[in-house]
Amino acid sequence: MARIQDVARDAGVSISTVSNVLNGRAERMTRETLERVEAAIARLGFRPSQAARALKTGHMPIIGLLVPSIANPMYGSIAREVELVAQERHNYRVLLGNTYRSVEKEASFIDDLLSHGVRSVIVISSLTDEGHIEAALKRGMVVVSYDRRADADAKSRIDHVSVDNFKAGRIASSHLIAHGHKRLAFATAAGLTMSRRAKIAGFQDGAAGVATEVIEGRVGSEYGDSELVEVGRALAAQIARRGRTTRPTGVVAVNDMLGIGLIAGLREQGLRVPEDISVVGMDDMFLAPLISPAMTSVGMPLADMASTMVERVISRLADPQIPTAEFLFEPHLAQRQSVAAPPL
Amino acid sequence: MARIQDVARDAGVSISTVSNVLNGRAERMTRETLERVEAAIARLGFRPSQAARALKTGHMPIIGLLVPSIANPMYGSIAREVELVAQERHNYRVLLGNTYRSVEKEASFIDDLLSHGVRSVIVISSLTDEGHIEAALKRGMVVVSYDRRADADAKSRIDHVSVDNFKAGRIASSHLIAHGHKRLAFATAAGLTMSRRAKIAGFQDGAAGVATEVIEGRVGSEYGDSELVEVGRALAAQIARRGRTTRPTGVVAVNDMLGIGLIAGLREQGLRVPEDISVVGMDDMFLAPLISPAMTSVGMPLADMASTMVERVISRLADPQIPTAEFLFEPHLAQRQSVAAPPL
DNA sequence: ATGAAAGCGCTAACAT
DNA sequence: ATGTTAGCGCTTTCAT
Repeated sequence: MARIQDVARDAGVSISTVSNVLNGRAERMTRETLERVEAAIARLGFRPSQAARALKTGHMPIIGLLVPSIANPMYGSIAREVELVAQERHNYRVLLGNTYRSVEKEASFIDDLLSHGVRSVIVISSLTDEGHIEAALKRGMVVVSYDRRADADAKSRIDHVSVDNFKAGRIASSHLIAHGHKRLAFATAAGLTMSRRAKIAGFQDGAAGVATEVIEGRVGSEYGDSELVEVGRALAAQIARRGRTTRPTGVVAVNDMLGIGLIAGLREQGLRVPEDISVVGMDDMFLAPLISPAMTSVGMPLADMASTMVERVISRLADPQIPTAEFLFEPHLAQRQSVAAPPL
Repeated sequence: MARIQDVARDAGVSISTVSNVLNGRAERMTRETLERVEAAIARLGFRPSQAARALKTGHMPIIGLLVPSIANPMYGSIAREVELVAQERHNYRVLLGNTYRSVEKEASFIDDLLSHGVRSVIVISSLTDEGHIEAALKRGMVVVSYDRRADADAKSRIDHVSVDNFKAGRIASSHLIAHGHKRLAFATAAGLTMSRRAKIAGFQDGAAGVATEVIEGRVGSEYGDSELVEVGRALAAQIARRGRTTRPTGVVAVNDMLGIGLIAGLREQGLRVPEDISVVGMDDMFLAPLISPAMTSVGMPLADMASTMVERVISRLADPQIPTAEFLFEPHLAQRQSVAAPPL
């Protein structure tokens, strides 16, 4: 691989001039020098060593991306948007880490980022214990958090990008109410994260004057590809077991994966969706319209959110002093076929 | 961040001794020295700078992973397995790149890897033009290719990890034949990749003596999350339009995403699966059992394959001279509800 | 068994 | 406008 020195020799200039070209300080030289250097770079196919750069500057053009599991299509979609923006708009690459919701994995990933000279990370996590995140901040990491609102850490230096989960919950339950439902349930997995709490609060707010309940499924210890789907299935069985007159007629799923399992499970139990039970998902993943019946879901502007996260990382990297911000996006309802009037 | 120098001072030894500890050369020192150094490392929370290491050694503990789009759950599942093995077994991290099936994106990703000191990449690509891959090899990259068999590049230094696509195709069509089908179709997206070609050949081999056809849908220019699903939908419409007596009674989808679209499309067109038309998918993604009807699909040992890819990367990094190999995995049939006897 | 020192490829003062 | 040079934090030969 050609080095900066080779370029300098080839162009007949000093290495600092080449370095100046690389770092956009073209004003410091004549047009002619610039052209000679650029020609030499192209001729030799020179790409500066990021390792050497990082050693010098303490900084690599890489963003860490921490997801619970990239096998979950929701996180896959986010990762795709993040990588696209990071790469095309800023020439940053993305280092991926699955955390399986383990604090140790998250902490170790952040440690590795630091040792690689990576100074920023987008965290998609539901962990409530954030000691390791705070530690990262202290060590100079730029942290942008997805879907976790600025609660306890309002005073810290984390930027937050989220959907308004309260509104999302309210949209879901109001939609069911508008169809005449009188007994609603919110289906979720065990372990209350901030976003789930907000969804439930919104759900209840939208369902005022009507019977509501929260049903919770236990998650297996392994974080598999379809863990949440299995939770939905289990919850469906639980619902089906109850009498026709006591079970909910409308169910809001904490997310689409769980909703998909719920719908599959309900059908397995001989209940029809939406004739017997209506289901509203949350996330509006690309899969929502593909299952049968196509699932009504509360979605969010994913591409905008991903883009905001990346831009925020880049901005704060450039100026660590900018005040912390919270970016709250509006959810919207994608109506499909999984909701109808309740059975008589 | 603590540097090696700080550790040396803290432990009262020289830098080289610390370095020897870091690089597993414990035999060179007394037990007592080793312990002092280890204690100092722990005390200071020292993590060696990978940038400095890379600058010196020309090598980073990172594997590049090139996928068409991480939003495709199939690639998400592979990425999860790859990252898991790379991290837990070898302490390697994964740098992710979406290629959207563009040669430029692939080439630019590999360029970036090189400039980062990353010397290995797992390529999941269907591109037939592999000039950029060859170029990478020449520049010292270790390349492991997923699902692309060693055809033209048999002489090159690429390791291949694939399913036996011919067998997969044959399993699918034989399964339909066994159910009494007499008119089969293979549904695929435009653009013949090696793996698709093999699947089709196997499909035809398994369907000897019966009418077969290959139907092809055009893919949009954008590589969206659900491109292949849309192709499946379009193909479904095309099939439904044809007369009951001429259209195929059994369809094999080139992959599950297309199969999911096919099933959704068929139902939209008023055709029942499997009563009117049977569908067999390929990949056996975790979604296959979740749609309705649960889709029969030809699967593969994904975790084994991912693990093999990572191990191969690590092995070849350690010894570039090991002969190129092709790892061929056996497909298997996952029977579900999307296949039945053809209508009378 | 341990240490000294050169140098990996850059960046950015600081000369000139 | 251009060049010289001191490191950035490691690894690794080569001494001792």
